Amino acid sequence: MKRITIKDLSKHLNLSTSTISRALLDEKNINAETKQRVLDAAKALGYKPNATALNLKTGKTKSIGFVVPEMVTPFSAKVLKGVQKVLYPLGYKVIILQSDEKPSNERDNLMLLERFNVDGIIINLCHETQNEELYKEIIERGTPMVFFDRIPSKTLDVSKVVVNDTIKAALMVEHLISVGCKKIAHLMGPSSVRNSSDRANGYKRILTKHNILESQLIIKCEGVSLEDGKKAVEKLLAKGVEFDGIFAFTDTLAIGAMNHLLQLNKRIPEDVAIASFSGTELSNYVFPPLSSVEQPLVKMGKAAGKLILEKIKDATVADRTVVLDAKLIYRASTKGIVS
Amino acid sequence: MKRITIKDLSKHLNLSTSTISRALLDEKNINAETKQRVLDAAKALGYKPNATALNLKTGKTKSIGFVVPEMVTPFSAKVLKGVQKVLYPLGYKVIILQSDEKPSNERDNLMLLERFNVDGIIINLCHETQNEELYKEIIERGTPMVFFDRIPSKTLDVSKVVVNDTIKAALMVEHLISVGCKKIAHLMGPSSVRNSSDRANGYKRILTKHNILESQLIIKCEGVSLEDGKKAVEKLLAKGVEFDGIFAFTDTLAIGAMNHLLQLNKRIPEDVAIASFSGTELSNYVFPPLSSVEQPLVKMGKAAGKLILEKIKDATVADRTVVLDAKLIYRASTKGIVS
DNA sequence: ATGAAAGCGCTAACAT
DNA sequence: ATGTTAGCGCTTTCAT
Repeated sequence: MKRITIKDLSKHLNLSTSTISRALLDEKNINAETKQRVLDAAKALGYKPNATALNLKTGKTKSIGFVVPEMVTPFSAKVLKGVQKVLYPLGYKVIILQSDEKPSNERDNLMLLERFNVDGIIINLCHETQNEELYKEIIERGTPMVFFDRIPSKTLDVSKVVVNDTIKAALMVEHLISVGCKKIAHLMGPSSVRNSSDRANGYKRILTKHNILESQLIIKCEGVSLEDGKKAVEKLLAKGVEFDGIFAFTDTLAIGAMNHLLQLNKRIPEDVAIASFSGTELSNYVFPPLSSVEQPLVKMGKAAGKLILEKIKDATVADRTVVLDAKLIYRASTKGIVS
Repeated sequence: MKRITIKDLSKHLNLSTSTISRALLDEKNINAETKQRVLDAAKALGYKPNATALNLKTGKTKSIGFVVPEMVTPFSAKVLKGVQKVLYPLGYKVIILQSDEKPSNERDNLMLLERFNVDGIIINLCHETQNEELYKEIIERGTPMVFFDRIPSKTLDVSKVVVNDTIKAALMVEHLISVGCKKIAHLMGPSSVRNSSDRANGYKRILTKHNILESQLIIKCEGVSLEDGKKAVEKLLAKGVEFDGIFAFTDTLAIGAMNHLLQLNKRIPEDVAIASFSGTELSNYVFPPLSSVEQPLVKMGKAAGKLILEKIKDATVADRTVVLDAKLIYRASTKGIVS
């Protein structure tokens, strides 16, 4: 069951290992016939190249790390698909690690990847992360990083892929207004996540424009779980804030809010219309299906993959920010409630 | 930005590379003081071992492949958590690949992993997979495999982790009966998946026992998507089959069915009680929350991780089957509808 | 307790 | 067009 190496082939064919090697990859400097003989023998004996050996030579592992805060929602999975689409054809492996929204896990994951010698790291941050110092160190030590979705604060200049959050949030809130909502609450994401304020700003801009912004309509959530969405609704109710529409930072928050409202016998969208920001299947998994700003997640992954390849090829290329365009999808949760 | 190697350390300290190596790992055959000096220098210069080099020596890559049919539901993510819990502390990397329910992708993924020289493969099959021959070849070529959830047919003897499907399915159907259901439909999984018939058998056993089994109550689904669940309900309705309960092969099928029923203004659970087989968050994401047989997914991953470690350590150990116990969780979708 | 040297599988100068 | 050799970073005999 021992693995066949080029040495075995060389013995078998009475050729030097370098000839074997050349036959296996060189186009020229190799006799066509010899090449064929080698190829045939390789197939016959079941030769498989040993990636490890090559790695040792090149100093590259041909693998990149993919770190995500969670894998419970399909968000990361979709981005991953894009990443793989770009990297697999080039022979890269993708090592996936999840941080469970814990900055300490994120730290461990990054250090693990550095130990593994990955050629690059693509990462979506935990909220509440405080590892900016570490990112900087890793990049300085020579492992390129690309960020997507949740990116580090402005002070750290890096390559990243994001979506035009503010404007799309604004458009979705406009939609809520267009279907008849007068009092739109916003379930705002954790303040530790950059997107939170971007999306909140889009929301505020529109409500201000229509002169219906009230500070108590905005609920800051601690996380983005269903539970957080439920809690937000409870807070609104406890404060006696009236609302006929909800714009949520993520689909999970929206779903948590919606399920709680359904529990209280509210009708969606008749009593409360709900819209969110997302891009995953989840908005279709619930009833009624959620209107949402769909982020082009697969594209996001592809963009991240390309950015990291750039960096791997030439560590000195300037950092770039790719801004992708999100799409508004209207579903039953906001359907024509105009009275 | 060049990486520090033991050679650098050896030069720096005027010691041979072998002494450095020993200091870094040997317990004995090394002067305590020398050892300390090496360790200090390693830290000071920022030495990180190069895993690749070691791999080349040992022939092991210290990485295992994890192949799943999909990552849209949190199913795989939870199992993965268990796998990582077992493997990370031992320094193993986990390379995750998804097959998108396409046997041809599954093939590609497996061949990719073989090329990557992974030390072992943990896999959950696609439905409709026809790659049994390939599994056999891979195992014979020396890469151990462990299967979980969707396992190969009886003819291929392998190490695997499963759940006591039949008995738990039976118990869940008993529950449906106990809350008042008289006509329980079964959304059966694709026949290409072993579990399908196991769970269906549990269902049949109970309906037979209560003498309420009717063949037209069983709908064979082509896949396990929401859409498949919806189609199944449509079929039942089209055939004019009356039903007041549904037992679904997976939570996705159940959710697809439920959403469609809600669309038709049916009340859950009053008109139709619904239960499923699962183990993911999804059953809690919907409204009303779904009663379901919760598989111990993290445990499943841990078991798979342990099995693969066994195989890696000693390729000749006998194949084992680990059967885990699933738990019945009753939620609102089946709550007390007894009239 | 330490050093010298071989070797893991492969590629790429450098011969020939 | 083919062969020889060195070397990637590390561990591990085998000497000393």
